[in-house]
Amino acid sequence: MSENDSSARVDFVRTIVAEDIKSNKWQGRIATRFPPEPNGYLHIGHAKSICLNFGIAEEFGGTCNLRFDDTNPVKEEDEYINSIVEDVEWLGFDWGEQIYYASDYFAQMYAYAVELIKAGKAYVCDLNAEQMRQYRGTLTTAGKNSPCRDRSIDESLALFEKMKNGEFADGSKTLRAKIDMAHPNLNMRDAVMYRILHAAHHRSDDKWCIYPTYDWAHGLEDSLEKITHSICTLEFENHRPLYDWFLDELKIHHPQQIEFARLNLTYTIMSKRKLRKLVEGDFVNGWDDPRMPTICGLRRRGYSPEAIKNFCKTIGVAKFNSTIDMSLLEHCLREDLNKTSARVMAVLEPLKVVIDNYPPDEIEQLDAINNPQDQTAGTRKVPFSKEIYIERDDFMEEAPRKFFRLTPGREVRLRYAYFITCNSVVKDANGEITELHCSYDPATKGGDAPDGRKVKSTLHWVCAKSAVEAKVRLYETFFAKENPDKTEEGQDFTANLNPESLKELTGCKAELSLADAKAGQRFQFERLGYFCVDPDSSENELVFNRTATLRDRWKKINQK
RNA sequence: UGGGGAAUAGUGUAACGGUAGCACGACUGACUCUGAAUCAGUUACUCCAGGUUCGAAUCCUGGUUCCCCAGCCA
Repeated sequence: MSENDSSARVDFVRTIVAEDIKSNKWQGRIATRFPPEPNGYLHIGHAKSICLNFGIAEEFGGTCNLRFDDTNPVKEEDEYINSIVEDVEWLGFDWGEQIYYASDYFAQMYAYAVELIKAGKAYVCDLNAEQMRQYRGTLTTAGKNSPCRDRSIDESLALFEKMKNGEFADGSKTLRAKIDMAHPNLNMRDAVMYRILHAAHHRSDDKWCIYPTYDWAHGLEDSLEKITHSICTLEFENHRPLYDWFLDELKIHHPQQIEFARLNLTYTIMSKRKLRKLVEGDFVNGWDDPRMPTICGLRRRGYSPEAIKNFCKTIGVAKFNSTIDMSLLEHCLREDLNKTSARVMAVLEPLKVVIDNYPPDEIEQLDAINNPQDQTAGTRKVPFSKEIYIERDDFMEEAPRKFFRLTPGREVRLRYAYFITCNSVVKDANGEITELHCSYDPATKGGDAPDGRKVKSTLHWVCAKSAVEAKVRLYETFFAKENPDKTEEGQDFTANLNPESLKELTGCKAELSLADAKAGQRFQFERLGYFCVDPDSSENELVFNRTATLRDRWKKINQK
């Protein structure tokens, strides 16, 4: 099994976890967490973190909490909570009995803050945001102490209580840790622990008008949940000394924080802020637009959870700031879809073919294999008759040398049906080909010639009489540039949108068996790619999203 | 010009003082009732300069480049 080689080399996070188990560091206990802020939708970058945290819990017999880091009421909404829960569930992870919320700890956090004030380690500060910036100093120069820094413990205590009671305006006061305004790490220059925000919280409503900052809250959340390994992204490395300071001052459970590099993908942006701009600026049709790297976008596009999880496993975890090639994601996608998708025939750009020597009223039911990669998938019947559609691309009146498909005088195979030969071409007034006339060889029924003669290619087709009408959305990379953030002066990433990212085809023809396909169902359209039924589908019209094309060697040859 | 991190084929990722491996990509070829899949093969890598060592991607010294930090965002 591949179990051996995959467990033989593990990423540096799992190495640490394994060592901690061996040394009995946490009495053999492993507890991780995935702590999103509910201020946006999850994307493939979050999937990396989800797979890491939940994956470690699964592999080492530990637990992984799903916790909403809801410390900023002005940005957070239930809509995001619901989508996040749905996405984590869809990916197939188990967070146990309950969902955790940072807001459930507000009272405890407040008590901890009082404790620090009493210990002389925190003080209420009257500086406003602008003043605080000036007092903070710069990267290369030390900051200055706040004039409130030496305020008495009792005064801070009283003021802090008044802050909590809503007696002060937003932004007029803060609670700050008393650390060191000359510290080379700016995070340690008397970090803000509480800010005044008269805003309704999505869960605690208006119970609180002071809210903990992330820096103050996050380590406490992990501590309260007895997390052993707080896995987060690189940008929090600078904050670790601050979390350490809080936890050590309070003398409470102190998880080990481990930082890893977040995921970057070519032709993709991953910033929540920018994704929101795409949604709010109507550059896309919502968070679940199939061009979005969001989990719900990928789901609608036709990605499977397995493909995403496999991708996350393949890319590994490290501290190097890397950008993964989109082709690797597509590889993982195709790898899974190839194994699992039912094959079906559909014609995107139909060209009518009349089989002159086929009986006019005959309809045959031919056997087709549902999935050559999966014997248990069985077979189905596809109807065949005198008039069929083939793909426009599969015919060329004047074919180049490497073109194996249909051309006047050449015989090709219709998949699972017959060998046909093209006899004549019908054109309209503009010279546009409207119809082909072919003849078939009845002896080749099913697709094999009894005389053993070979044919250069096999075409997919759809019986005209029974064809199901469909609309198909073809997607390409959403951005035209590998790095969408690389722009000319004065432009932003939206300047790099790929104008070809969505092309909608109407009048596509699908085989009869697709008539009752349901939203979310995935198929392989033979020779074309993987497609997924979009929720926009209705009684009388199917809508498909192209998840990915099949690899296409002809396209490459043709491009040369 | 402070502090914190990181550098291995085109892209990622292993090797933890002892043969630089794997995946993706690209390129050949075989096979094929999907120009798919599959199979076989080719390609190409230790940031630089010194040092230690029988032996260095790995240890030491110095340098280079990249990323993060001056929100009452997370």
